[in-house]
Amino acid sequence: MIQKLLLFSNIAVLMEAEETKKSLNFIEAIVEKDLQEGKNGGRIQTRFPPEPNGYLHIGHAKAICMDFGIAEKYNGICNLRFDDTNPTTEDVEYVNSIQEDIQWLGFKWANVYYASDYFQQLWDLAIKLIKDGKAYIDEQSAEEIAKQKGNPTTPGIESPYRNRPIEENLALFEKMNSGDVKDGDLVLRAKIDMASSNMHFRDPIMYRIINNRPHHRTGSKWKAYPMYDFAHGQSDYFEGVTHSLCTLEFEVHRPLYDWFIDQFANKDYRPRQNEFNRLNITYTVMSKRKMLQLVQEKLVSGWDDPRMPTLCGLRRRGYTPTSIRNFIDKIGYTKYDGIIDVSLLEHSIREELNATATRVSGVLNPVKLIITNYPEGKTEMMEAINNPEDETKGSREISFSKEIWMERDDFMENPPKGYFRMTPDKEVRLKNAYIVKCTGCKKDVNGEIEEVYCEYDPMTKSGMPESNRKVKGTLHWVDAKNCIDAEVRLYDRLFIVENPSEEKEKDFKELLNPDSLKTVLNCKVEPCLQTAKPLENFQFQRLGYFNIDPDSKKGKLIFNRTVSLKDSWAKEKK
RNA sequence: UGUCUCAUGGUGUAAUGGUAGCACAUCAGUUUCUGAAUCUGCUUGUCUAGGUUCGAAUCCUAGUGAGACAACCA
Repeated sequence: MIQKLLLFSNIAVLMEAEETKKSLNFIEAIVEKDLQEGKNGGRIQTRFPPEPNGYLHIGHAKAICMDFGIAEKYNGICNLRFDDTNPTTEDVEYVNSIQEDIQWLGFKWANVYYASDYFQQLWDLAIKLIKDGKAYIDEQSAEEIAKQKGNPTTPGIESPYRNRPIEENLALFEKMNSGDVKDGDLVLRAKIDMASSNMHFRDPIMYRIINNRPHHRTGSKWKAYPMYDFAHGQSDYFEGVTHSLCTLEFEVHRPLYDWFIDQFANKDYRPRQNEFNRLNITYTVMSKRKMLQLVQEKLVSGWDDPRMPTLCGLRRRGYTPTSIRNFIDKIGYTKYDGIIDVSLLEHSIREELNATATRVSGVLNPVKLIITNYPEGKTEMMEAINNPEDETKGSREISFSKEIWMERDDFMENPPKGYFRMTPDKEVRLKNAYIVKCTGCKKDVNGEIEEVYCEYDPMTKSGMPESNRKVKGTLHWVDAKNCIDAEVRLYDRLFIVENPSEEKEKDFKELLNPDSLKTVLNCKVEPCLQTAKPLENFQFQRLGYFNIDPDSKKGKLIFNRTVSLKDSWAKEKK
């Protein structure tokens, strides 16, 4: 018994040592320190707070992994909270897609909350601030207020309405919510410091009027809506959030976050905001505004266009939840705002699919290969291993006959140095079949190759001793008599420059890659793909990883290329 | 000419005063019935100048560079 206990404690120690081997990111370090100091009674609570006004992208995935990851790691909880304080752009469509995407990534929230559920509490707090002489109604135009704000290097000037009597402020605040006042005519501002070096302290707006569109949850009950700065920290407080984690651009908001909470909070509990770097990836954009433009101007097919960095786009492209989470895990969290090479993302999906994807044959740009000495009408079944990285996946049979489709690029009459595919008088191996020797080709009047000819060596069938002969090239193929047509969509980077957001003088849309989508029709693929399910991943041998696009219908297969295989030959040619 | 934040190979990230390590990318080789994967190896880095210290990527000072902030967006 004692020995058993000792063993267990040793294991615990070892496990701890194992765990501490992987260094903590700075947020985890903060959390552990808070835990050691017994802050908030050792309770850990985070939240993921999207505004339901767009689709989640891979940048959100980074925040999601942080928010949910911290809760999971430290036995806390993470809630999903919709920051729905601005009805003009928000919609239930987004509420739903956001929940779907989080679940797809594999995270579970403790509760779903809405900032709109706190509208009454926030309203009451605003009234308290007015009564304390710390908030007032301004009736100047947005332009006037902006002008008075000054700029980061010159102080602002005070509003003429700043010292309005409390009773008048209370009456006008009520009026803001009556529906009788036009948008923009009245705002509630906090009375702080128009000369503050932090622009957010120059009497920030707490409430504004939005009449034009009912709220997707509260309907037309409210006309005056709280601003982010007045809603976010309080919502965190109401919910009992201990660590309010967000991205770096909110750093300058933190003093205001604390200031509002100071106005009413008791001293024994306090949510703390900490900021980490947001995700940027080369050759794409990570701004909701820009993505929305691409969608609205139909420069992409929608939020789920496989070229988009949205989670629904990546999913459709063939990315898996684990590949995205592994990617996020690799890039880490710091306060340095850099840009991640997209090749790391590509590596994450290749790494996974290499281990899991079934190998099949697909010929994208087919040309007929005729094995002249192969008996007419004969068909042989060949064994094809489903995944050489995973024996448990077994094998399947594929048919082989006199006429097969091969890749047009795999034949050259006058090849460059280093080419070891099909070329006259040279031998190549047909994957899972025979070694063949090219004997020539037939061209049409324009010199286009119509057919390629070869002779097979019957002794070299895969598995036979003779087949071990050293042959440099191995080609994929499909049986012309037994294959199906498919459409294949090849994707390239969406933009032609590494960082489209950095180009100041050019509109980012001018930097779109005109060749980001190539649709290839009449590709030939193995018949077994007929029964493949939407989003199922495959490796087309020698070409890359592909999945079934959800637009596929029976009889009309559509594949997306998730990512190509690495290709050192293509590199060498350059 | 303000406030805040940041600075480690090409990119990202570790080292928490004590041997600058890892991943991706690159290149070379190995292996291969996928020009993939595997395996091995190479190259490349602490922004600058001072200071503290036996010892500094790490602490201090100054400089340089970068980012965020001037929405009735979040």
